[in-house]
Amino acid sequence: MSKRTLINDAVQERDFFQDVMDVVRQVPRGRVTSYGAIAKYLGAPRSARLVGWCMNNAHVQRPHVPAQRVVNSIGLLTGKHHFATLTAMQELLAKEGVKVKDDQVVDFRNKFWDPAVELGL
DNA sequence: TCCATGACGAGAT
DNA sequence: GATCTCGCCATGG
Repeated sequence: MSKRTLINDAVQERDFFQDVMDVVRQVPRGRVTSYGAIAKYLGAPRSARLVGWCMNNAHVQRPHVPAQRVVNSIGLLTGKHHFATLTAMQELLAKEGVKVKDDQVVDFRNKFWDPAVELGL
């Protein structure tokens, strides 16, 4: 982090970072969402990449953030390299009832959870 | 300041 | 579908 930390920056009325964490925490077990969906829900449809950047700090958040439920737009577990082990993300999902094959969520479109729809926009 | 990089996405071919 | 390219925003050298 730098002097202008995102986590404690109170300048913004509601941190984009905190918003991301909140949305991710609301993803129900057995469901997954995408970086782009979160970005869109927060009013920054072109900032999916920023959401991914925020996730770099997800693992140190309290309470815990279920980062394993966030994948890219086609259901690929692109963030698994940031977990303790390469299989941690997949195992966590499997434990919640989300099957993963070749780093890809099985039946992704059916398990997709869109905050803009589920939480209302 | 400029440039490369990154848990991304959408559109074009 | 598979690839490529470009736009996105923040960070670090």
